[in-house]
Amino acid sequence: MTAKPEDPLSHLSGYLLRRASSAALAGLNGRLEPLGLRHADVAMLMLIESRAGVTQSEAGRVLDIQRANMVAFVARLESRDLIRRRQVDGRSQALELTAAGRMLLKRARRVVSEHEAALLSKVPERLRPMVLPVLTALWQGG
Amino acid sequence: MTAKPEDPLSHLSGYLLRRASSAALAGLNGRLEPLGLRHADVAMLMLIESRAGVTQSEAGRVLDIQRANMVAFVARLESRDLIRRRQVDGRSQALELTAAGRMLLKRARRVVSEHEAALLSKVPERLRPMVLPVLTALWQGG
DNA sequence: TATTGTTATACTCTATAACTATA
DNA sequence: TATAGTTATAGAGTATAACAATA
Repeated sequence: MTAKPEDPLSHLSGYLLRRASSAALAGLNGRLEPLGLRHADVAMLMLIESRAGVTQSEAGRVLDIQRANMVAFVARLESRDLIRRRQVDGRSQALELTAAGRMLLKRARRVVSEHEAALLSKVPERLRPMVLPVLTALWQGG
Repeated sequence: MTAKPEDPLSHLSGYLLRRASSAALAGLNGRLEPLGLRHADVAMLMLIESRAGVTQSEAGRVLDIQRANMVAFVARLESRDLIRRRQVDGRSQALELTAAGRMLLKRARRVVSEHEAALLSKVPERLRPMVLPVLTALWQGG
């Protein structure tokens, strides 16, 4: 017996994915606003931290951001003195966090943790251990 | 013992949600392309079908589309003769499917079903019954 | 030849403010 | 006074094509 939904979309996992994702994104962006960051900024900072010296193109591949769109993105973070570019060879730029970037990331990570906790708190306790496995499975190249 | 991920983001449900959602959306839009539809079009057609006579504003509230953005959206579907507007009172417009809309929706629904099956097929069988409950729980107003 | 960073550009989606006419 | 539809507009986010410099 499933409850009858108000709309014919609530039984579609794709629709639920989209709505849950956009709601979560909006929530996270709201929490990050005081820090002057957006969710993508934090993803980038976290990636650079865990892979110091990652290349601009590499980062784009991991985060699924087009090379062309990375330019303005990286430039913005650099202009705020959150990251720094170091020439690796004639064409590649290694990305690193600045001290200010590390400090801001520290605060951002707390915000992300709060956000994660808020997300998981919506899920009944018995389903909570399934959240990461389910989402990980759903995310697989298409 | 969790496996060590390549990036520090894969343990964040919010990040997984976003990536899974955008991958799924892209997949669905690809499947719908031969029909000349996008995912939002199908959502709208399905909603109108299940609530014949729904108002433009009501539909926007259900689908989380701004009133202002509904105008061009509805106009496009109407210009393709997929939906029809009927004046309810001096200001409200009831939306209904045309015969062509119903026929196209029939085909779209098959595509959506294939897409749903493809999505679920990625999830290990034992987790599959958790997909809708988990996603439904994660989607709750923010 | 393939890759990196870059510019330019365009398209989709989304958000806001303001107007009108109706309820 | 609140709501429905509308217009105009701006901002994200994303996608593609092309180019120069380098590997």
